[in-house]
Amino acid sequence: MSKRVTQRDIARLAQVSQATVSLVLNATDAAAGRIPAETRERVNKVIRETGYVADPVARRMVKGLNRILGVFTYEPAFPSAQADFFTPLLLGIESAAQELGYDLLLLTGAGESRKIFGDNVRLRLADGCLILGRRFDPDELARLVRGDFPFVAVGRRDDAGGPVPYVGVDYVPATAELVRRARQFGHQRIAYVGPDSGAESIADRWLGFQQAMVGADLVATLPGVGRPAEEVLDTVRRAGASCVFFSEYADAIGVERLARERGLSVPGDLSIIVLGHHLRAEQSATAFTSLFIPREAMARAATHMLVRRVESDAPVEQQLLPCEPVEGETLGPISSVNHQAK
Amino acid sequence: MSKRVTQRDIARLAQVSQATVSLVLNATDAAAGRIPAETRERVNKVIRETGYVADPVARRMVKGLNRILGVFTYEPAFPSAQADFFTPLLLGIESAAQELGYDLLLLTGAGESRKIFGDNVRLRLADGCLILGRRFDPDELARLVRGDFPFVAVGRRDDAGGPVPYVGVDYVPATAELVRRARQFGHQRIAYVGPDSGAESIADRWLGFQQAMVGADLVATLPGVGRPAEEVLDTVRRAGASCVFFSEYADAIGVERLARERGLSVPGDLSIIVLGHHLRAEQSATAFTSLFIPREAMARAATHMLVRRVESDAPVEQQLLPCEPVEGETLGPISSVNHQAK
DNA sequence: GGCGATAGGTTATGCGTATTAACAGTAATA
DNA sequence: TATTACTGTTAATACGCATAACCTATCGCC
Repeated sequence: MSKRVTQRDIARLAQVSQATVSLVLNATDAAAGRIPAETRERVNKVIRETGYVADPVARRMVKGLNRILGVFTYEPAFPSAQADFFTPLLLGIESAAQELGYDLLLLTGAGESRKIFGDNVRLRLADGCLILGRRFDPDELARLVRGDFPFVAVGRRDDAGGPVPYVGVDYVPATAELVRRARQFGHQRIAYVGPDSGAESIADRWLGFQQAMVGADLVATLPGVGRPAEEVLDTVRRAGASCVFFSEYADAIGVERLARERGLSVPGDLSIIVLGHHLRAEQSATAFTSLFIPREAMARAATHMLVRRVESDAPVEQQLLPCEPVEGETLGPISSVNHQAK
Repeated sequence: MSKRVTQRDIARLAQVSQATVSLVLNATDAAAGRIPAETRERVNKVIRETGYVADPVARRMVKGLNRILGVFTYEPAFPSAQADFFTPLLLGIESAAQELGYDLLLLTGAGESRKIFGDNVRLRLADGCLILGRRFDPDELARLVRGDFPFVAVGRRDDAGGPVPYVGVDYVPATAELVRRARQFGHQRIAYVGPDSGAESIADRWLGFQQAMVGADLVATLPGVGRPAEEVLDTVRRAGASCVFFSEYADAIGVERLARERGLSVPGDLSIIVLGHHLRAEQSATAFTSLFIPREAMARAATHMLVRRVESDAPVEQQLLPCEPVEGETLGPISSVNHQAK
């Protein structure tokens, strides 16, 4: 734990004052003329020899900025169960941060419960922060909104005592578009598997679904995720649905496999549409009709927005990225054979 | 950018001095008795009302420590091409850091070339740092060794002007063990595909391989990775090898598939052993005989070692984790039929 | 020679916190 | 009554850096 080299040490070695060392280091074009080349070289020589680097902490004390972005995740970021969700986000954040010259402070949420405001809030070491996660603590969000600490949520968030700055994905029209396509294929009796509330992204899907269902028959809804495939398929078939929307990819995989096992044709007898992908799931060979969620682009945009807020104190922005349907092979017309059989 | 709440503000509101506020906050058992409950409550009330949190930067100025660990990667950490390599490491680091109450500072290497010592070295914001990556810059490593900044390398590293603290994997005996098993199955003519030098982890595999090959015939070596499967298979067969060691999983996959296409039996005609897994590869259905590399455990151990060094100025440690062979299904005796045919 | 201007620095100060030495005030003791 | 001991609080200081304010020669110019 030998002491670090400081500007004072450099100053002593170069026979100048600490202030001069600082001036040499921060040689902006304006102040550059102040220090003659000879002195500057002498100081720089000592700096090179000692390998001195300015302590960013002290720097921050003075300047107020650090070129560090905090990344707060409400769930651990790396465990493989979440990998499909977080990895593209982190990838986008990392690359954008690198472009912009920022480092990332990953907040581990030290201890059991992940909270932004704890005893040891090291968050403020960063100039601003990105918040990721499925579920947000509403109280903390409100507190952030109230406070003056720049942050941007990745994913749309409802107001929390004020508008929340975010970059999200516009699920509503994207989901509605998928419903429209289904109906163009003649589907009239449609089922929905997945929660209809909770996180905004989930609620938005449900909202878009409902909007476009006007005039069609919602014959069954199975809230929640992770239900047994048998239960889902039985319920859906009994209700006479020809098309099912799944909010979670993992659920769709199981039901699709079971359907095929039972001799049903997908999409001949049953069309399947997938709206999201959170849980790590076995890879299915089937290309589901679904949504392409631009997670990486979302994270990149959020990072840029945060930097805008940090650097120029920009006002709260809210940005929604469009979300393209993925054609896939699980949506099609009801096959006439089975249609008649029925 | 409204001004932050500081201890001075708290002090003013609570009618005490800034020092008192600090004492209340850092109420160690010793100093706790000094402040009577009545005053303490008054201060705490104001703190609660204002939502004050101590500025970690200023705190660090005084204490010198931050409870932050830097993570430096020589390559971007998240791009999916590297995901198989970095993700388990980051997972281990994150969980260990969380247990120990540290946050992580991900150094993006701002700019083009990733260097530890640049103009804007924000590394020192951390109390210490973990270094990941396939290839290390030897000069920088030597500089780190010489310096006083605590760091631990993930993966064994050769001395760089002094012993490098690391947690690595003991490839030498593990690789040797695999060779031994191959020879027990009667393999005498063996080939090696992959580099024999470069990163320590690669060199170690080669070393363990050579050690255990004494008395056997090394009939072919193909340095490098990413060669066409045809070239590899042809060379190996022409040399009359009955067993091939691959240093890279991705290479083995291609050759194994080609071998089967050509009607060869694996392991009947050719045994295949895989020593490492760096590149992202298509998943193969084949369970290769290989090594289980405890990447997550390695990262966890490295994190703990770093914290030891940070907190108690512990001496340089070097730790090698054992590495277990994975049975797999690509190593077996030479099938007598083909053996005779040949 | 007296004046201001300029080059080439230096001193002083503050950022927000932790910590220690010091200082009043009161109670206990001699 | 004078001294000591303790209690509760504060002023002072340091951490490393950036920067504003301030010196001191030296030079140019009338």
